[in-house]
Amino acid sequence: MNNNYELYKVFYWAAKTGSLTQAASALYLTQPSVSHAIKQLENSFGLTLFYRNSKGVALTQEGEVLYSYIEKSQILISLAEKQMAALKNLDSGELRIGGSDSLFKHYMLPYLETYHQQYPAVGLHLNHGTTPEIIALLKEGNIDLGVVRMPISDPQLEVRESIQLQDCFVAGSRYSELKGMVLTLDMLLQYPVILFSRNSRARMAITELFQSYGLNLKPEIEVGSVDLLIELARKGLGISYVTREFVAKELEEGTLFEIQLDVPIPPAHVGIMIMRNMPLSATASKFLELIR
Amino acid sequence: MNNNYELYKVFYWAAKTGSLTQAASALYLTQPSVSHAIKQLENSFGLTLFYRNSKGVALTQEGEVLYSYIEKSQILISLAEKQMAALKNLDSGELRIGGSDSLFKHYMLPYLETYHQQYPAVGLHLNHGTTPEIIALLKEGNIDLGVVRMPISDPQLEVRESIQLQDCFVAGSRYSELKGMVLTLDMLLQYPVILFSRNSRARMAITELFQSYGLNLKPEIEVGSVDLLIELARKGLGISYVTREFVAKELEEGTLFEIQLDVPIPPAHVGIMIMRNMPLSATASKFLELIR
DNA sequence: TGTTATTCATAGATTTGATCTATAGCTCCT
DNA sequence: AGGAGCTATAGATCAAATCTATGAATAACA
Repeated sequence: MNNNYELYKVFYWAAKTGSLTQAASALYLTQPSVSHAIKQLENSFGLTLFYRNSKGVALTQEGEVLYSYIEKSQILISLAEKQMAALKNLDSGELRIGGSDSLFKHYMLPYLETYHQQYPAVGLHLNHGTTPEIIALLKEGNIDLGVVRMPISDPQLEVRESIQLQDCFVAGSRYSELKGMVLTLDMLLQYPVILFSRNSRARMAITELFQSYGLNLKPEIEVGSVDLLIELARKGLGISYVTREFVAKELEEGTLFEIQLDVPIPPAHVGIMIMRNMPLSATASKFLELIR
Repeated sequence: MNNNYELYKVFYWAAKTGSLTQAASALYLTQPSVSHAIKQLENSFGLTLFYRNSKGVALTQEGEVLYSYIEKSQILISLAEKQMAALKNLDSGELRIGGSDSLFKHYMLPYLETYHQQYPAVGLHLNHGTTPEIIALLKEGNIDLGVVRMPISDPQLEVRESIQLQDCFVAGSRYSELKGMVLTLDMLLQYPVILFSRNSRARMAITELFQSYGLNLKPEIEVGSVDLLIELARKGLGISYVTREFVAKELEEGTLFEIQLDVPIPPAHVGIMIMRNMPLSATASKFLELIR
């Protein structure tokens, strides 16, 4: 027995409506087609599934048994189809994003809000971790896309460059004597510096910059959150190295001011990573559209 | 979305084996066929169901969702197919027989025993009732076949004549003076007669016979079971009207003897009734084969 | 009690679309 | 670099699903 499963669909409708004619119209077929399909099923089993009479058809004992299975099966299929349609319309599904550092809070948040407002039924899963962790999650298929600082060069990944970020040193009123001054890196090192934790991309970048001038940047304080970085600078515990865009509010208020340096700090770019040659989930591709 | 359900079978195997090639061989198809089928499904949903790589395929998020439904659905179908095969082989199912009078015990029993021995998994349902009750059960589809005394003439029924039964009057030793004598119906009426209950076919038949000779047969005792009919005759409470084949043992032992009459009692036939133009269940048709 | 309408079954023609073969492209492994 | 696995694509083929037309049986109705 190796039936075409299409026959079960016909059987289901014939049994459900009690009429081959009605089943035919439900399936957009002609009645002889349905008649033939039922006969095929019956022959394949060597059993009679319906009693036929001039009012329609009725299940036999054996037909009832078959129906008890097929009904459930067909209902599952129709649920599956509804679910697929929901996934397609983003009335369902989930979007899994990996983000390193504080990009979530300071860069992604508005997009996430818009997205969630537009597709409230899509579950948002935010995984935060270091850049290598995010890459690993992506490769294992645990997230749909990653948002990290460039540069990333991995042949398996496709990276789309997003906005540009400018890191800078900021201080609070405790160091207001530096306002307006242009410092050398050397001079900066006279002050207590507050940096983000060792494994962050930003930290590595600035350390390298100092090294390229033969200087060794050693933080007085080391923290694991951008919020703390800002807070400590405001309290005057030192000069924090932060992303300018993330302290826009404080700079405007004047609770923090940017330290001018005599050398430029190269800008950083945010990159959106997805797996190369892998299809995007419907949720993720809609999100990328939104970002662009 | 109006998919050919056959595609789900292909999807199921592709997901289950993680390989289009293996799915193809499981389904006795070629790999391009499977590839094409999956693509059709994906297009119909507007979603990607599989990640393809050189090792095979893996379900996407959306594919996983679909699989969670389709797997159950396919398992139900394969159970259904197994069940149908079982019904066909009589490894399952039920046989529902309606019988009037005592035909079950005295006529059907050996067949039922053989049938049950041969197909122990088939459930036997025996419904006993009067002839009209049996006919009603048959027409309502509550039994597969009925076993009653002929004649039956109902255009909806197909009646197969089975063995012939000869009714007769029997008595026990209390009336041994009648042994060897040939009685007229008139003479018989001098003795107390024991008959089966009013609504039985046998009772009607013998009453009519007497009436055709202008005689009125009125029983001294009326009982509802053939066993009682026999037992009462043996105890000498009267002359019982019974089916000769059902008292074969007693006649041979000599505990009962048959009363000779000067007029013949027309033989009765057992009829096997089934619904005309209705398919027989597998269980019932096997049983009819056995009886013939 | 004809008559009509509705049911399912059957026969044969048609055409769709599933399946095949052949081949290309890709990735991993030796 | 070459081979062996995998999937994708293109185009041809052909089986089988579907259709139209019709028949036969039954129920409903006038």
